[in-house]
Amino acid sequence: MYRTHNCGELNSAHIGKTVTLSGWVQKNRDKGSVIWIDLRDRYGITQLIFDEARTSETLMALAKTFGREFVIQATGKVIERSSKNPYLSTGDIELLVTDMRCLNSSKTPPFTIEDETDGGDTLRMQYRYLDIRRNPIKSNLIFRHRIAQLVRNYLSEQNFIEVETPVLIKSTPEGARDFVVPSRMNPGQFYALPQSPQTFKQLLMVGGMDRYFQIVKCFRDEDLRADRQPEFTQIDCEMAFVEQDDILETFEGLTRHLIASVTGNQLGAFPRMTYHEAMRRFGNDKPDIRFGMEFGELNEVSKHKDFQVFNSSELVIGIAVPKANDLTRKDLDQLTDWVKRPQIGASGLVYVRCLEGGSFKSSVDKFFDQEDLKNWAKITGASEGDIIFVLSGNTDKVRTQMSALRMEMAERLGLRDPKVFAPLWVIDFPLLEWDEESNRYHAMHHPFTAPKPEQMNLLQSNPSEVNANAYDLVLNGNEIGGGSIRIHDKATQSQMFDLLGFTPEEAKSQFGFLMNAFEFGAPPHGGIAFGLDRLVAILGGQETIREFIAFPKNNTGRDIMIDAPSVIHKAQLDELYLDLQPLE
RNA sequence: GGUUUGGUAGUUCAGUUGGUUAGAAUACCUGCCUGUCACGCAGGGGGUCGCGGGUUCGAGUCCCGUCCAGACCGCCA
Repeated sequence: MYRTHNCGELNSAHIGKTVTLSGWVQKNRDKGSVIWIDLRDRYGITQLIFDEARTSETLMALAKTFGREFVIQATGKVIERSSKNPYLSTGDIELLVTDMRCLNSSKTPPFTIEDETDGGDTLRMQYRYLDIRRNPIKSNLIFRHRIAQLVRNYLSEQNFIEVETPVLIKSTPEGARDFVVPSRMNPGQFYALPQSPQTFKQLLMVGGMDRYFQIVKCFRDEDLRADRQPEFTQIDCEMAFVEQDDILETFEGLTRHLIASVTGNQLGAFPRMTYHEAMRRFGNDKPDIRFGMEFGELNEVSKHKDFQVFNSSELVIGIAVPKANDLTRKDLDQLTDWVKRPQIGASGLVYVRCLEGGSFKSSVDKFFDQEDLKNWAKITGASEGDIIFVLSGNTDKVRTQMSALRMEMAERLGLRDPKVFAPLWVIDFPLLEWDEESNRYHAMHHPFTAPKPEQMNLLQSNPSEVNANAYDLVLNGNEIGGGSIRIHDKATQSQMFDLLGFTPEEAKSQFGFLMNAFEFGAPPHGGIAFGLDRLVAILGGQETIREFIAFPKNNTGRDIMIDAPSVIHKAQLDELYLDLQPLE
């Protein structure tokens, strides 16, 4: 038997007992005639003691040979410590070892296996199995397990059934790029890995499954970010015989349950905001509402003077940054440079200091008097000690730019408290958006999203005005879930494909199976999908989803531990009837 | 595809206007140490300054190219 107990459970109640522990050497403190070894496993750390008075010479000698991360097994008697460690759950006791063996030695690890490691990201990824021994990663993975378990239990109790859908499916041109898999048995043909189980879950509704969910891997071959991986996990859900409100209430319940389980806080009803309102007030379809700094539109009160920058702009927006008047001129110059970077792309930044006593000092004093600036303050809600930042330009661009500035200022002022959870439904997304590049409409959500029934008549005449019963659940400025009420009749689905530029033949060859199914009594249905990685990271109060994924990929999509992707042998290529062009 | 930051000891980093033998901390090795738990003390080993080219009497430092890594923009129905 390798162990009778784990390294986290022994305490003064066990004093006098003989136990066996197995684990990794965290630390070997050799004081000559006394040696302490900290033994670590998943559950904690227990101190082993060897001393000349009570331990055999051979055991003392063996103990001296154990370095960091050796795997050892030790049997001994639990004794009370003469100097206790209050920072350790096992700090009242130690194990006086009577028998011990080395189960496996270890090279010196390339970074320290401690909470605050000295290892850089690359090194930690390359030796991820060592990184997982560290408490932060270990507890993140356990936290993720807990969230997944809560989701499964909650949805199961709500009568949802978890159904697995295929991973080898068909490539479609809509949306993100597919990862493709060549088929040996069907030469020249390819499977695609699913970007989501979308059509399958709809077919499950046609199949009468009524309430479905699945915690499922999805794949998108697009460039990565800190919060984006090429393979990621969704909590994918679909319900039949529901309207939008049914879905929002069901999954608001789930989210409230998760937040309550994690924080103990019972949140009230989640606020709802239309897409257009979110864009107008925050310049963003996933606004962080933990703090204010809402947009004030200043067109009316800024376009009557000689300031051509504003006069020639489609939209002038101001935000009041609270208690920001201690920013120096240098800070403001740096911020101006910041918004002028190509990533943001603003052409300049106007600021107004709201001084004590109700006067104003601005970078455009030449053009605007105190009465003008007072109006700006009124509209943006600025009070004394605040700074108003003003950007102007093309409506869409200036909203995006101001949103970036708003988030940056919130970050700098510490207003993005990871312990505060502020969920928000963004609803009534447009059905379509015009894509300049391909010169056609794209589905804003996906091609299976139903237009609002009362706007069906606009679908031909003015498609870009049509909204959908499509919704995103936003948490602290992150989209954690999104979904819609789906089309469930063939005619509407055909019309939709037509609008998206599919010929009837293309629509039939790519989605004929779905439209066929719609002819056999498809029920009204809709659903939602949550990004589990992101959800877990936010609930865990962190930014980077990689910290919550056991074996993540780096920002070029590589797994640097196993060194994938990799080239394959010619024989494998031949078997798949693949012939590669030489690389440039 | 683009913007930007970085690459120096096992690791994390410092290295000034180009100037002698490239440093610190930590880790590692050896010795000493009976209450440590970030143990302590003494000593030691450890470098293709990412790679290639250029400027210069002289390059870790300047220039060009390239590779790798991080963040962001595009992209992500």
